[in-house]
Amino acid sequence: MVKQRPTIADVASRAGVSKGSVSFALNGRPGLAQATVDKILAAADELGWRPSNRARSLSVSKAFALGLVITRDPAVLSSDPFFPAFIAGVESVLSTRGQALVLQVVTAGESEADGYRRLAQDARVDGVFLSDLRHDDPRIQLLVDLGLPAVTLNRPDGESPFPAVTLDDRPGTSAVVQHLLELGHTRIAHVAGPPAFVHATARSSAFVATLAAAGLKPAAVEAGDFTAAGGIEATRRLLALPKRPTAIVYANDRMAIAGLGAAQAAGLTVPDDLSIAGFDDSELAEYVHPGLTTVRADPFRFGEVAAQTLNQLVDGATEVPDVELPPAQLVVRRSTGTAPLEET
Amino acid sequence: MVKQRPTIADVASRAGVSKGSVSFALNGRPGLAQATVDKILAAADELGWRPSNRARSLSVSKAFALGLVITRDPAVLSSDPFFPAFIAGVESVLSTRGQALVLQVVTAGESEADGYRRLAQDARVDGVFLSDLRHDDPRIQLLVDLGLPAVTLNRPDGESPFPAVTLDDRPGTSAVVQHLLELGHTRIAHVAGPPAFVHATARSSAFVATLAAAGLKPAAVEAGDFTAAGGIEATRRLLALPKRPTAIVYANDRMAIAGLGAAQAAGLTVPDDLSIAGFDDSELAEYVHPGLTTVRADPFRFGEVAAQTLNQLVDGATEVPDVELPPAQLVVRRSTGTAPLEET
DNA sequence: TTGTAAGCGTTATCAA
DNA sequence: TTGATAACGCTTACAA
Repeated sequence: MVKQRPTIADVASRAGVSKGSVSFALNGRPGLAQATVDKILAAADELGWRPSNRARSLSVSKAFALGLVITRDPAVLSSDPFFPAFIAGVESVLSTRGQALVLQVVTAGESEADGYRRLAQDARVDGVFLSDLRHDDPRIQLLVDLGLPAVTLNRPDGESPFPAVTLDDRPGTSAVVQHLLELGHTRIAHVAGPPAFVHATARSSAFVATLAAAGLKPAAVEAGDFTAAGGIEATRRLLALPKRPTAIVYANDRMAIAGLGAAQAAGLTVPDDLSIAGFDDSELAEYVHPGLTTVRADPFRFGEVAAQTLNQLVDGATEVPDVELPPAQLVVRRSTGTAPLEET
Repeated sequence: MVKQRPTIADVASRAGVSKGSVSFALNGRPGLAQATVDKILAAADELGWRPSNRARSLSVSKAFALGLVITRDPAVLSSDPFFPAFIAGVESVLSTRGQALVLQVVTAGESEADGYRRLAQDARVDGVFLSDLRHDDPRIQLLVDLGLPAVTLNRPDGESPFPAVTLDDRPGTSAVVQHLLELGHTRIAHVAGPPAFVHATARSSAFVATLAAAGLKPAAVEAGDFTAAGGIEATRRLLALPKRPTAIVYANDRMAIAGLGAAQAAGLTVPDDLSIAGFDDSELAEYVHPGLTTVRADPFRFGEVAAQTLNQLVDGATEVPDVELPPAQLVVRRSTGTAPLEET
């Protein structure tokens, strides 16, 4: 009753050739008469033959899958606008090659390294994406030791044998600061991401540098953690400063939206009393009130390019070049406005 | 240079036994002398042997992986608070069993069915999660045809051979409505999800039923699509009604937060002029201003239970019971307040 | 140009 | 209680 799926042997016998020839024909390898190739392909088609990943995997020692490890920590995982779109981009490449994406979510009490180790020990994937890069990221050496090909999302600061797909966060951050400067702000504060992250410090240093270029100093730089809760905390501290900033630049939208709420809860009007800007252009940015001025990248494209780059490595390319993606673009909405008049 | 991973044959020769015995010992099967079992286990340990998923897969015709198909449609994927937590819950079960989670994101131009078909044809998984159930969901028959075990998230309305893990949306919705009734509201509107979804209609019918039990009719029921953009649209229509509702119940938080923004943009004060409630208790719900009254479920637990249930099926259990999860709980915040006085 | 056979690392069947 | 040996479905030398 259960229809067994046809194997290469079935195709062979139907086409009246050997298994070896079928394999050659199916993989489009030279050295077979065109007539027999046609015959084999026809037979395979009539039988509805599909290659067995399992058998191929065992035979050629490949998994035909790529891996992504993310932590279960809500700070990284929950409602982050990056991963869903990134994953969709990755899949758009994988689905055309018959590859699968294996997601490894690191649960409480484990380190992210455990996730990569599991993936490597189980030989579940042929390569992995290295996201949320840290300074002196220990995972790079780990992956080298595990012999697992990888592509890093953004460029690590230490030595790395892996190709990097990068999206420079600095122009976007600069554009936001520039925009605020043009609105007349001079007391601008920043709520940064955790300094362990490469992209967090890239944004905060660009923030500082852009102000410096205009001859200004930051009103303050608060450490956030990319979560809404952290955004609230940081915002409260900023609003309690003796000389309250007139504008706050957040390292992501979640903190910015939370900050917006905190400012409003404190009785401030945005942008009249305080301008607020985010980073990511997440879905809600456009729809909160007032709409959030932010910076928009293309995480789907990021996923596509990262998958293509990783696949070059997996396919055996020895020199895979880094790829630089176009920087994020400023999106001006209503949460930023002209600086309030100084009450002296 | 490259250290080959030890195989079962290596363990066998080191322990001085046959491959067959090693396999028995490693799988803890009866019929071996305790002494040899110990000897084999010791040898395996010294060699650092790990089972090869690939070989096992081919041999026993199992993938040791479960699959989840989600659409790339931003409406479902982006910034949905459910999936990340759900996936984390799933992983917490899979990681203890050496299973992997294969994510299949359906890209533009494909149907979700294509995703399941790919998973089945490539024999990538032993079972799948069926999420976002629709009325008369065609995927159920598809999975039956594909011979792919599944567990449905919530109970389908048609015939289904698969176990269901359910979380009744009605008590949560009723609690919200009840809360608003107690605050004196009588003109309460609803922004629903797409009627094709089982959970969307469960929520809207619970909304209507709870009002009816209090002798009231809905002020209006608008069709939303679970996205922020859709939430804005629906809210604008509601606010333009001749008799504006004094409270709006949204079928999820994203629409509610967008609706909050729309109301504020229209010059209304929440909750003085309008009460707003969501569904999900997403991260931002607590931090927008005013904090969003909503309803909280436990998607992590949902994932855990769904994975356990699916695994029973995968392990060959013939009668797997449905599991009912505790309903979502009302979380009262500042976005709901006493009904405004009627201006007659 | 094609067929044969070995191998990938397990599990499972049968003798011994 | 154990050891051979044959699958599983494919790739790939090596022969013919």
